[in-house]
Amino acid sequence: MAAVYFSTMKARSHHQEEQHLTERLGTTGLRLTPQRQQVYDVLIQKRDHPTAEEVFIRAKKAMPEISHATVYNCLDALVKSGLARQVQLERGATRFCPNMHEHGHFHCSDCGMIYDVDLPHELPCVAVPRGFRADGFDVIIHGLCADCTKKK
Amino acid sequence: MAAVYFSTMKARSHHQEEQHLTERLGTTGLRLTPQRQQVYDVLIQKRDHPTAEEVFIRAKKAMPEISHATVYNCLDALVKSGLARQVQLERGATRFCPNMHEHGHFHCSDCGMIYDVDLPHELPCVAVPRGFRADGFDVIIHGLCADCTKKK
DNA sequence: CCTCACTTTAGAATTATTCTAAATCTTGAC
DNA sequence: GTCAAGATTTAGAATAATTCTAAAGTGAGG
Repeated sequence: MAAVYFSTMKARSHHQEEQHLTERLGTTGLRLTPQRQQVYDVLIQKRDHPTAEEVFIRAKKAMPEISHATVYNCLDALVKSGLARQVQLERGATRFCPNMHEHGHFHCSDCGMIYDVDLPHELPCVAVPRGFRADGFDVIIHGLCADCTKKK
Repeated sequence: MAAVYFSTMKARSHHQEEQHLTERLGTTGLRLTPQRQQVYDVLIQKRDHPTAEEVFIRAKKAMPEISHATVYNCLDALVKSGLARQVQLERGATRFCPNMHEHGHFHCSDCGMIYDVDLPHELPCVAVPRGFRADGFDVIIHGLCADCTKKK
């Protein structure tokens, strides 16, 4: 299975991406800084739903002075601006996902791997109580991935 | 809106509930202990999706000697035995829900309140990759509850 | 080139969870 | 009944995840 990636984003040139980031951050009154760019690049380069800690480690390779708090700040900025999503799977660290297409997450309870999964195009309307306003949703599927199913 | 409660469970007598707990725990090789009973009672008595810390505080009222670690242990035991579910909403503490009917969670981004919501009876089949085995799923809807929508 | 608001930084602080080792309880074998 | 084995609880220490703080850095607009 292939994860569902945001192909138009991959195809974007560096300049285009920079413009995209500036624009999206701008809507929230935030600036594009080298650190935010770096954190975003980390998310784009390896879409394995890393934790903040993992993003920190990867970002440090290219930007050794970056601090822990900055990574959290940058991730928050990206999430607020609609450039990334948080994924909560179980107790433990929050994970981050730069795929902003509508999709769910499959979590293998054995190996812990996370896969993006397509959701049906026609999602049935969930009856949200009267007066409530729904802004978005998350779907998490628990189970075993192909490898772990075989091993059992 | 009313939360979707497990009405048959409410109607269960004390004896029946005890038997139910013993049986369910038994399937996982676990015993029903006074602490596990107490933790379960806390979940049943106020179904507001408390964190482990909140369960601890409430359980202490009836059982002052209960320890933090025990509450975590008991909650894990209940989850493993299918008597409660974990709910992960955002960064921060895991929450617990004794409603084992199929349902989703609505999370108000303003006041933080959590509501159980019905899911459509006919859920569309999510295309899980070939060879994967799905065991269960979580649906979380983000938005504003009626009160917070009005205030805006 | 000054100012103001936004950012970053290191490290401390807080929160959430897990671990540890000793004490206690339960159960099944005798 | 009595004992050993295994399960459970406990307090407190340890670890992990996240947020806070105060000082220093940065950059656009006047």
